[in-house]
Amino acid sequence: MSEQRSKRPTIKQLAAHTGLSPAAVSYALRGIQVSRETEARVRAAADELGFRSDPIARALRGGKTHSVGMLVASLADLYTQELVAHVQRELRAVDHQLLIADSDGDAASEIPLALGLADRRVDALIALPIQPFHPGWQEVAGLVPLVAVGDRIEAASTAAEVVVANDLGVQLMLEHLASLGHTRIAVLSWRIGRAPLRRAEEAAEAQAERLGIEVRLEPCEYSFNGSRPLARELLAADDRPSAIFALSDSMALGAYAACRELGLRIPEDVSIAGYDDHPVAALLDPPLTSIRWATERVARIAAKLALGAIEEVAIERLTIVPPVLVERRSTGPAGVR
Amino acid sequence: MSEQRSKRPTIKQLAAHTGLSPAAVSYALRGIQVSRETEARVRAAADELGFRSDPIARALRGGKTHSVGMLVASLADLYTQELVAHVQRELRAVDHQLLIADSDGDAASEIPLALGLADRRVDALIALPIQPFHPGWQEVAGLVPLVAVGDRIEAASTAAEVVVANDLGVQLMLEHLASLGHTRIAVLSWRIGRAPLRRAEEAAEAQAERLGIEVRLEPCEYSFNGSRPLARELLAADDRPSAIFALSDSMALGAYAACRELGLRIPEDVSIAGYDDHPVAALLDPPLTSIRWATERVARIAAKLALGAIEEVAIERLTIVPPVLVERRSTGPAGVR
DNA sequence: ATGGGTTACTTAATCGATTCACCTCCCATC
DNA sequence: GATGGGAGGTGAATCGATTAAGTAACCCAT
Repeated sequence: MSEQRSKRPTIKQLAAHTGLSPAAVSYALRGIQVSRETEARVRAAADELGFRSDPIARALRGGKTHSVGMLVASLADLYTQELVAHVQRELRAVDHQLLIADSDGDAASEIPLALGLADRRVDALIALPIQPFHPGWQEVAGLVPLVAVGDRIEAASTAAEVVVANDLGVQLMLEHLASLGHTRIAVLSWRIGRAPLRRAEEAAEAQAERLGIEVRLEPCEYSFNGSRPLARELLAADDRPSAIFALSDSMALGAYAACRELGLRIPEDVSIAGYDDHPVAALLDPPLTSIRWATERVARIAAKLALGAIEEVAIERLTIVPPVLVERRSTGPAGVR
Repeated sequence: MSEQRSKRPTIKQLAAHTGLSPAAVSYALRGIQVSRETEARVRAAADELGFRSDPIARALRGGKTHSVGMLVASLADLYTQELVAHVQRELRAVDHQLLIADSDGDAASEIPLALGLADRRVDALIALPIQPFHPGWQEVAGLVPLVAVGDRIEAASTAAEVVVANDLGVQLMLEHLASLGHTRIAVLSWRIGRAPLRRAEEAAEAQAERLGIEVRLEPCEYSFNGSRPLARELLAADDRPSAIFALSDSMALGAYAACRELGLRIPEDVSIAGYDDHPVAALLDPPLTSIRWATERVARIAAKLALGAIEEVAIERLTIVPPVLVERRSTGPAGVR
């Protein structure tokens, strides 16, 4: 508590130590406009004193901060965690810091949080938007190179987008369930503040009509703990659905837990399907049928795009990731009731 | 690309707009040393122009940055992800930003990363150290209020510590396994760069001696993907252990996957035990026996302690969390070979 | 009317690094 | 021997906010 002030040497002290001006030191550290011996001398002094350039001061002046922001919708969600972990790994390799903001499902706080990250001078921002159509993204994109992941951000000139074709993913799963004879399906979605999730809801409704099945959208908190009570309620009702399609593996886990509690067998009594194909999906009892969209690859792509935007090299503006159905044993024929 | 400069109003522009000096505006925004009407006028102007105080400038001057750093050992690990998610949630409630650094198991990069977070002027730092005994923590603690989670940090005046009694956790599990008749146990630990994990290894060795059983420590990458090949190798060997105790549920998942691949039944052919009791542990096939230490509560405590240290209120310096054994069906009697 | 004490400001320095505009050598060139 | 030019610097402004120190204006008491 007593010794809380930075004893770190500044560029000025380096200057005094080497008998140069601060400007010269600054140049020397970056190896421009100085003689070889001066550069060597400064480098040596910097090492000796343990000098480290202050990122805050550099940021204020307008330079790079070597940090990337990430805006997510729920850190409590498994696939988001995966994404974050892999992005972090890419950034670490090039010595960049990760700043995280989590809207925690609150659509209204999404843009302010993104602006907050921009205020902190992140060099680029990776966003998994809940409200991809919000005009605020325009402002964000004007402040910082923006890489959108998941849904397509409209009304904003993003630096790049990695779009997961979630409409296709939803279609694949609903077709799968319909082919098993399911006609009443509950879709665990996520709708706090009226923001439809990843366009997936629209796709679900469209497919319901096309396939002639009944699909009920159930707003839910985006996590294990959020979906369990809801799933329990759905499954305890008289008109319980024959299948639950959770738009994230995390929510599917909650449904599993609810089934355990109610003594329902999967898939004999009820089919459960997930989305994202998290590594644990294959290890559950029974293994979870899910939609895979290569989370890790997407994370890597997003990170590379962000870094590319920072370096101002040419990058792919639009990457489309097609999801695939991974059929396991949590889905089966609809039971006769 | 064209419109990348901040069009955000500064305090100076607010001053011009209100006919005051920048200093007066600064005071007014914090409601000190100004008349009521001036304050109201400045507030109105700030709203009108959409003014937001620049955290970078504030940080440089020496004020609070409203950000908290978090140093973790592996974001790929499930319990770390849980911890991060819950810390983030606490911080979000009080409008603080989370900066994450991940040593990714590299003990040597731990201190530099912590210093890097300090450089970025985080108001406090929450660390899950791999090398709690490293003298570098002293320097870190001198720069920023430090909250240590997991193991006790020595040689550093931390602001607070949340110590999980991992020696007890290891003891509980090894006693459990020994009572089931297991005498050859592989412990999946983590040792990149010779840093013992969470003191747990020492505890494991001590207990092995006490219980008269054979415990082999197996260094491993701290994740699902890291433990799978190792577990596979161990289980395919002639002298395969009768039980695998993974020092994290993530690694236990890898062992599950290895068992699937080799056609081994759990727990008939081999017992698997985890650590951390992640929510998915109960949903696996079979449900995983693990050690619970209330991850969520620990995260909340750590966040509160960090915020308390920032506010400079009195906080609990030492919180000890006792882990408990959660016995499920992944562990059973040692088979006769 | 003078002085002491507030109140409500303003001025200027500061945080640490970067960068523009100069400045001064020294050497080569015509 | 003047001119030009580049190499290798220096000085000062700058980024945006905070704060110590200073200064008017005003009230009240003597």
